[in-house]
Amino acid sequence: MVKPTVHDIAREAGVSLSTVDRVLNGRADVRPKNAERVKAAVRKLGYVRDTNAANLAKQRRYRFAFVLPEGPNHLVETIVAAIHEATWAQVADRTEFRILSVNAADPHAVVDNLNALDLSSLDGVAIMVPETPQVRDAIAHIKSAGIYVVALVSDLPNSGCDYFAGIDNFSAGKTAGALLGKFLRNETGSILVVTNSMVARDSIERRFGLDEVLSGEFPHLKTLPTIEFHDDAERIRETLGHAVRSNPDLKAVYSMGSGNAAMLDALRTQSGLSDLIAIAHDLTAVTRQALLDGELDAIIAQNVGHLVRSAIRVLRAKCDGADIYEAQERIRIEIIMRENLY
Amino acid sequence: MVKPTVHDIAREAGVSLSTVDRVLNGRADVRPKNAERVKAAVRKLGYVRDTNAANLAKQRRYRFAFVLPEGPNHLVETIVAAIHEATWAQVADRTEFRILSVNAADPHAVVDNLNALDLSSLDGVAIMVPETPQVRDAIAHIKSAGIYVVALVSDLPNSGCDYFAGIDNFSAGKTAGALLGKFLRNETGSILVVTNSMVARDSIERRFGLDEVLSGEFPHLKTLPTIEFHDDAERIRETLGHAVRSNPDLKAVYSMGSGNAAMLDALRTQSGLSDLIAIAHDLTAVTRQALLDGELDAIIAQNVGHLVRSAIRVLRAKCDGADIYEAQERIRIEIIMRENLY
DNA sequence: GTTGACCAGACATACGTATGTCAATTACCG
DNA sequence: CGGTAATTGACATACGTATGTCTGGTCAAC
Repeated sequence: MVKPTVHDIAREAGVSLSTVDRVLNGRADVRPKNAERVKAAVRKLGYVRDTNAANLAKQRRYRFAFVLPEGPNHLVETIVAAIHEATWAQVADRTEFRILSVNAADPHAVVDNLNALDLSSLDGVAIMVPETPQVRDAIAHIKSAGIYVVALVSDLPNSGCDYFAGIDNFSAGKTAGALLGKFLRNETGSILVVTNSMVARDSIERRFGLDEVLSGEFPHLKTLPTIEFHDDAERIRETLGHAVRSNPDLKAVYSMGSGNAAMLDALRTQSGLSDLIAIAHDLTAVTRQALLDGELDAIIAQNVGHLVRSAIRVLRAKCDGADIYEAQERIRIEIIMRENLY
Repeated sequence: MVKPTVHDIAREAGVSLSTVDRVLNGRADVRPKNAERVKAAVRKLGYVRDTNAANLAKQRRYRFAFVLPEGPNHLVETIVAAIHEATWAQVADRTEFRILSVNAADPHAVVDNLNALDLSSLDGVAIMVPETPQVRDAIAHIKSAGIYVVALVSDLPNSGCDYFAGIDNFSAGKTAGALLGKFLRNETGSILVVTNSMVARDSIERRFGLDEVLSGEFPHLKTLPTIEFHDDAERIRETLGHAVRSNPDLKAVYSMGSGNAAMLDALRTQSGLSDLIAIAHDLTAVTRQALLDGELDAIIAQNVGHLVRSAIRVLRAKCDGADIYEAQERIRIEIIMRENLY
């Protein structure tokens, strides 16, 4: 009934502890016949290695780095906060972190930073930058050093990452579309879509998802072309004003990502916009307050704390060669309103 | 830079390992002066006990029991599945579970089962039953044996539990109300509220939350009295039909908890109800399918996998006398539509 | 000055695994 | 058959913590 140990395996297989160890850890110099007996014993007794004891013996340390975009970004700030929050819980688990800020807008700077990582002192990296050919190469280099890589928030589908921790942005866009459609059922009108930049793949995917749902299920609603405002508060205010004037049937605004603050600011200072439906992405200090103030009707978010913890767990599992507990790691697309705000 | 161990503490404090141990584990026979020196050293070096090593040395086993309502209940079934799933995961190492099914509708049966627990072979219990005076007493008895108790799904606020793992049902009701209000903005009409039973405090709290939001923010919507149908599919079908006929302005149905299947069945077989807004609680096989089929517009749910893992982590933390990682343990009120279904 | 209570320290052993050394056995080749 | 290489076993030590035993010291009360 008790958990079998390597000793039990050795006894059952009729070999020595050393041989069991050699088999279990894939070392050389074991006769196939004995290896098979050991494996049979493992199966028969249902042995599972005690990772904690193993880590203790090995003096295992998990050394991870987070590579995040620098600059003022509310989402990144909440991610950093989540990392720091996880730190104290993880020291006890022999895990340590490094946070690296890179100028995500400059591919060369990103690559320089990635290449400057001291690979010999790292076991895994979580990366949140847009995918470019240079980034792909840098990741290939990191991986060739035997370091595990997970993409964070925004997927790097062509870079051979070991995992993607984040939401499916296409579905997130669809969710926004469905919400808008249901909020505006029985109404016709148009929807303004804004974002900071459409080069980030998140925004592109969200826009696709939005359009698919709206055109498919809510054809009475029309989406206007995406307005990009590149960190320029003045521009969004101006553009928003213009859009309102030229679209008297405007019913809703959908902010697809970074730049929520500027959008909210514009909404607030323009008159006659207060009865627009407004949906934004990401739960940050700014959007939270807007939700409480009734300026936003709903937020589409991913749970950043969960995201960070998940990335850490996945990196550890990869290092241990262990399975990933999918159900636990799935990052959900959350719909947050004032009433279920946490 | 490396993690300090008890040896470092002993050296720093100028005492022996034994004394450090006596202080750390709250044993007697330590002069206050020395105890203080040890504590100072702990603070200075930032020592945190390596729980894994400690558990190894102690041969620690965590023995937990789940007390769940018996009978056909989709939510409970998903909880049981989540417990079994957790068994294979990291959260559950050195942990063994017992699942106890009780007839939650019969307070005496519940208490008999609680009293029949072998307290000497238990470290913690997670309980999901309605609170009655008898249950309160039984829990007091369990706690007096030094066993930790967490309330699951439905709070037991007067029973001195160590923790409540679940959502705030008042807020869940408010969330449903807000969703209904926004789905039906610019419309007047009435909303049908159904549940299996209003004795469960969940339903009562949800109803309060619903009413508060609707009457406060959406006064154009009227809620009808709650219909209870006590596991009687025939009854709900009949009552629903009657409600529809006598309320021609019916716009939505809100199912507050168990009994979703019967409600959906009734919705399906009655004619002319297909354009009602329908919101239900709990993501189960039944509600999931209804969401996919478009019969439900949204589901208010708690992540059952998270709920179970959280209860386990909290029980373990209590047993270890460790802190609870609040941000991780908060169970969120999820809004699930077809597009963000997982 | 002896007794006993209290307090401290030294030391050993254990948990399950990893990893090393070294000698002993076995298999294979010619 | 001998010789060599491949394989194996026995044993020791370690990781950080828990826990026991045994010895020795201090201090107050008798």
